[in-house]
Amino acid sequence: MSERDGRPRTAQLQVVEQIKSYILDRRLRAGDPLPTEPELMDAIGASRSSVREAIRTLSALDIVEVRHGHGTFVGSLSLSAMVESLAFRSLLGTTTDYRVLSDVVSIRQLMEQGFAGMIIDGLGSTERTKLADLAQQMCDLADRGKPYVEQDRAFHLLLLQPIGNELVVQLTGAFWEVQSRVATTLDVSDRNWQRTAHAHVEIVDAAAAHDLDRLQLAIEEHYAPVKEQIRTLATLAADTDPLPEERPGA
Amino acid sequence: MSERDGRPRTAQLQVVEQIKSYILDRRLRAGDPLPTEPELMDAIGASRSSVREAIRTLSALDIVEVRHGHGTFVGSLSLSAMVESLAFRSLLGTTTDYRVLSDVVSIRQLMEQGFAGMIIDGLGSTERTKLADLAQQMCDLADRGKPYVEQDRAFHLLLLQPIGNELVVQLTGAFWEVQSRVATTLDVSDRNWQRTAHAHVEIVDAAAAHDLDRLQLAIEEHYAPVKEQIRTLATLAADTDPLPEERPGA
DNA sequence: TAAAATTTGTACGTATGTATA
DNA sequence: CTATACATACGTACAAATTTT
Repeated sequence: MSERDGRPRTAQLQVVEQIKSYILDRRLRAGDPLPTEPELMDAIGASRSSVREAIRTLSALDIVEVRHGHGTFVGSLSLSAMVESLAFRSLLGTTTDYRVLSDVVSIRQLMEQGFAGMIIDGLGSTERTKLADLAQQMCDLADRGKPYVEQDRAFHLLLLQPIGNELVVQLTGAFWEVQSRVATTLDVSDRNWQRTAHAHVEIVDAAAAHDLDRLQLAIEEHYAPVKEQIRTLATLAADTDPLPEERPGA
Repeated sequence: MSERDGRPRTAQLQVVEQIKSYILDRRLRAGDPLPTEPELMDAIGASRSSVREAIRTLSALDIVEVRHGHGTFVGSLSLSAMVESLAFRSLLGTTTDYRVLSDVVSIRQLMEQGFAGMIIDGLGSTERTKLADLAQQMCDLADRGKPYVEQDRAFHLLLLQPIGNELVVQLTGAFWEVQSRVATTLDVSDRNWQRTAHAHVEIVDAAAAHDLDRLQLAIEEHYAPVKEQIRTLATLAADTDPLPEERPGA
């Protein structure tokens, strides 16, 4: 009763696929309840171990969400899995640490600059007010020497929201989290927070002025301090940690 | 013997974190072997079920890789988790299907256009030859009415390889796979394959000519057929499947 | 070729912690 | 506060796959 289609050789993958199909066939949405473990065991015909391990797999991908003592539900399908994977990767390796961080920042800048035109087009008065408010908060906090992590995250997400590309927003959120997490682990305390904070103001002003070139410059100016800092950290680490870099050239 | 540090309340997360720490502390690289399950049970002090479920979680994130009858190893830390998550998300929902697909294509185009300058700078004679060869193969296959999936994937990865941003390459590969997988599921058979195939030739020529504007135009032309097709599919589905779209406005 | 050892995969049973009614 | 339903955790036994003898 288990060797139906030969595609997935292992029972684990079979159960994973069957749970996926269960969700797809009934067009369940995020938050909808799934059958209990005994019910799944019965419906699929697998043991509890297999069902639980399959649920673990799906849980790691945020396809399902398990609430202790309550039940299993369809997950929010976020990019949390990518965050975990990237954050872990950036902690591995030696000088590679800053490679991931640098790559993440580059892509963030690229997305914002690339969508600058759509940001200008989609900027309504409501968003402009909120963005300006957040930028002002960041400036105030920076002047008092305090961090402004949440405002920064909210700012960039709100900036990209109106362009209508949900994936870009989620990618930015994911990259922001990777950057934030790795930075705190490496004890990256930014000294030129004020410069970055004021860059946000310029971004809003440039977007409000419908000035594409000015907006792209403002975005570049925003990411300049971080990139510079990563560069100095990398060279610093290269000096104190003289590892033989692999040279692919013959 | 289990209420040491209160941070992760559940044993699962504890075991996950401990296995992560094991890899990080010993600076293991991809492919390096991990202790066997009994050894991990002993070292961590958890039952086999807990260890196995934790390994399942890490396996889903490609942080570890399990080979039946052989052992557990450090994974390649790819973005396969994001692929799974995005592919599944695109299969959920009704009209949202094409949203994910459309978003993915937009980001792919954005990355290639945004890095066009670095593509030109980093294009060596070796890459140029290989890219031209792949483009020619695609044209030949397209003329004979055959698909050219692998050549297309190799082309775009090779195109972005020299810019030195590993994350961009992996993201492109992941998005390519999502696009490919969802497209085949939706039976998206592209009729203007020839047009797309020849667009690759133009991309190589433009890059070889060090012409930035021309390259960006070539990239736009490359993605135009796919975007157009997605648009027609979406409108087609909207006609046959008149679902009431949720309107967040009051 | 084949058998044995190692390692992961599957299954079942039981007890415990947790959330909801 | 009690009861119920559910997920969590542990332990053991056996099956399947891989490598080595």
